[in-house]
Amino acid sequence: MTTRAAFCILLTMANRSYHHGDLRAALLEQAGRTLREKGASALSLRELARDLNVSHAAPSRHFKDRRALLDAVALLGFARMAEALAKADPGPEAGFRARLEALARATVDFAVSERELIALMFSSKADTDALDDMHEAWMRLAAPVYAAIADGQRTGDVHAGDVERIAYSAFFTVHGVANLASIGVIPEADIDQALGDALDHLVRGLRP
Amino acid sequence: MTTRAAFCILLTMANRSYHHGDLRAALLEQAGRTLREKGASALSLRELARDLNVSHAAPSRHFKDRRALLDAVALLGFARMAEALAKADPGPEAGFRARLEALARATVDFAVSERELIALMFSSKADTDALDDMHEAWMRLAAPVYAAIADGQRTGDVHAGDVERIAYSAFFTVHGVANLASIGVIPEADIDQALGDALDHLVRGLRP
DNA sequence: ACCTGAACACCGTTCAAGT
DNA sequence: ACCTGAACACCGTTCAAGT
Repeated sequence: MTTRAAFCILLTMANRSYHHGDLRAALLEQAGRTLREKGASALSLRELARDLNVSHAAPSRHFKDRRALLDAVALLGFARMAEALAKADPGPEAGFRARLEALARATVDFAVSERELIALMFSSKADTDALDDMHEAWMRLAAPVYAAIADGQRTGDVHAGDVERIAYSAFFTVHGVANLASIGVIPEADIDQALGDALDHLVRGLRP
Repeated sequence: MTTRAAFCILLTMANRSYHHGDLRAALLEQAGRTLREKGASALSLRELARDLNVSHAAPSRHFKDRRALLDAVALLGFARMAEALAKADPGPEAGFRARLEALARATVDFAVSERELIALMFSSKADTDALDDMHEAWMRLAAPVYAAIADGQRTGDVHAGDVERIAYSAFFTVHGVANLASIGVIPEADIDQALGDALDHLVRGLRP
């Protein structure tokens, strides 16, 4: 260890940073709040810094630029959405259709109640350097859907075939409803019916 | 007519405006270009004005603010997408499945080749004052899908029921694929397979 | 290591004034 | 009607300097 590094550690331990311990976490939390209230385009690093009583240049120590902060917020969003789905999963005992419906409804509810967050999550084109974190977040999100499809195959509710491809197809439909509901293309009052229709078609198909 | 108004008309006819006749159209066109190249968040009114050799305040005569310009670009996007769909529609003679596939492929192609435009179109929450224009654009977009479903019911390819609700369900799925493809969640190489899977499930359902 | 303060090159929006 | 020029209050980013 260099003496310089030791000096820094001493400073950090003595001071615990200038404001309240963890500026990075505080920035993410505050960013989440202003995102919800005003949307991503209205989120400014300088305002964030002001809200947290640090200088406007302080955020750059933790996020190399505005985009990096928004990417981190989006990643947290995926984690929260995965948590919401896992929590909403009633498990195989509920039966395939009820389980599918519970997962779908949780997805749409999340999209509607966190519209700015979902817009951020599903607008940023895949960032090639943060791709590993992203992939892990996606796996956690997809896990209950995979499980539902695999169990559905076991119980004879779902046709045979590659679980991943079938699960993706189900996700396409639900994501379509969730996205269109969150931006208001599907009016609030019609969301339940639209999701019900979508799931009916997903299970039974368009055929007579 | 007031003398003031007459004076203005004389000025306009004599001069035909300061640069090349139709700043509003020029702004929309240039906005479309920079949108495609750099995305909506990097689009600035001042840069647009610079590109068109007008003062930075000139755009405000045609669009009350940045949001209004972006909304107008999005509206044009819907018109272009409707045109693309109408053009891709092979008509009822092609058979239901081929027609559905053609329309779906055109949708996904548009989303992938115009990713910034589609992101703009499907991110702005429904603007309550420009809602009439929006509704008309949606009707034009949905027309071929409605027709395909209605014809499918006649030929026995689609079950009976409310055409609009069935068409919406089809659109949810295709939109889900288009959106996820445009942001890179579905890798370019997998798009064809993903869309094929989605349409198979849409037609036949998840059931065995 | 973590933050500050000043500096730089941008923004959107408004408004009196010109033609 | 349509545009200009100046002014105002913001931005993101960088960088030497402090602790």
